[in-house]
Amino acid sequence: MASMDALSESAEMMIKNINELAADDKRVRTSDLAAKTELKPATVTEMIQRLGDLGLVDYEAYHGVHLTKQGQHVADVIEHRFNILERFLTEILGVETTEASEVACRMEHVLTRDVEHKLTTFLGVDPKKESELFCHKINISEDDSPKYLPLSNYSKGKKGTVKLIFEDEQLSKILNEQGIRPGNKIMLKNNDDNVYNVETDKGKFSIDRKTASKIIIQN
Amino acid sequence: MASMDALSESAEMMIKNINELAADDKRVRTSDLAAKTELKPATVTEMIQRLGDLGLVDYEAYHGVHLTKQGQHVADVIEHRFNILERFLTEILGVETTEASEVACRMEHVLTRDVEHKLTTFLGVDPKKESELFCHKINISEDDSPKYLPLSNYSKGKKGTVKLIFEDEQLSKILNEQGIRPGNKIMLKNNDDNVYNVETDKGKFSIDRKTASKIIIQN
DNA sequence: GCCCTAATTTAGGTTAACCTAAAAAATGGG
DNA sequence: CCCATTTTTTAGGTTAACCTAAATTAGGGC
Repeated sequence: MASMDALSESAEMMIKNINELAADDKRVRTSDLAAKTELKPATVTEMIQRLGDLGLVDYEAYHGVHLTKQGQHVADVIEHRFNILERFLTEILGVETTEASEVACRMEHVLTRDVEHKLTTFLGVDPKKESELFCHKINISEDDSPKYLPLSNYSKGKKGTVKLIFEDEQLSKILNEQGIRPGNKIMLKNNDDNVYNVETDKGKFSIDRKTASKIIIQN
Repeated sequence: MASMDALSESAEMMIKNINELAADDKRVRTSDLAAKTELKPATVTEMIQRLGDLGLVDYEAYHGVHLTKQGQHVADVIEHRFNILERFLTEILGVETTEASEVACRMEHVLTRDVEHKLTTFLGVDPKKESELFCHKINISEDDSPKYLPLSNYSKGKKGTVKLIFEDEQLSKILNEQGIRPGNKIMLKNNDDNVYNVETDKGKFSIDRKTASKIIIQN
């Protein structure tokens, strides 16, 4: 068994690309991999042979590859790491999509399981896709949950302290006037996918999801 | 000039280590670098020779290296990237220090300038020391800074997104039903001193000035 | 100032990750 | 079912990043 962490970035990228090209269990062709990775076919052959030796792909000369159970697991981990990194970069930091994609693609290979899990908790489940799982996801594992969460992933009815606000000065000023500023208490009364209803010492407000994701709350 | 982004992880690590061993402008010895990097002396020699060719270190055979201005700049960038990554991992995600250090050390080589800047902004200054400066410290790059205005000061004919509503329980419910809720698009068709005529995806409405002043719109 | 030891470099080897060019296998049209 | 074309592999080369072992240099003790 080749342990996840022993794989090179190149190897992980190859597995990722095999996974992305794999349509309904069909074997992936060398030429398609070469096109996607922008490597020469000969290089692809060499690499998938090595992945075969590691038991990560099932390689048959002249007939392409497909991922073994082990390889599929690696692919799934990489994909998840890419997704959360990309989400963090775009949703929280506001990096534009093209660059976020590129950076996430390089970062995905250096995460540990622990950092991956903590970042996932930090971001919460993508509300567009798993909206009803959303609130569920947040409260699990009391102990290793991070102390800080964006308001957009906070638990209904929970009270916390505003820790920092990531936005331009104008919005900060507005939020500030409403009692949403670092150091102040805030409570998320309830929310749906897009609207977050909060209460501070200045009153009640509704905030959109994107803004909520930039307000970091400490438990 | 060797551009930052062209450097390999190994090269960047070597520069980082040279910087960390450099005490008051003294040249750093090969053996000390070998000990710190856990590489063999011969490997260190080879690498610092290459860094010399790139103009990043001043290397003199048998007499150690020291960073050039260019190399020092690379070292400073790497150090800063490491520091903010480590802070993000420990302070925000709650990763324990040893692991945070290791992960930050691998991530520092794949950041872009933009991500570095945005993460720095995100973290702001050390919260223990300068908590109230948080909001002000935040500034996003010139061009992409959005404008926020209360609907009551918005421009006629302009379209924007509802960002925040200062709630008056009942009112918010009513506005909500009319499509005026955070995240939704809204257009101010026209107005006079007291009446604001807006259009949302639910239709057209008229709002009084006082209410309009509680609805914050983003361009 | 010379010699011995420790530090350093050179010489030469390996592996992964790339390449090109040539050989081999598959595939589809007639 | 055969051959031409395309696809894939093999063979052989390069570079960076490592290694070991041998040669070289520096520096301190006497």
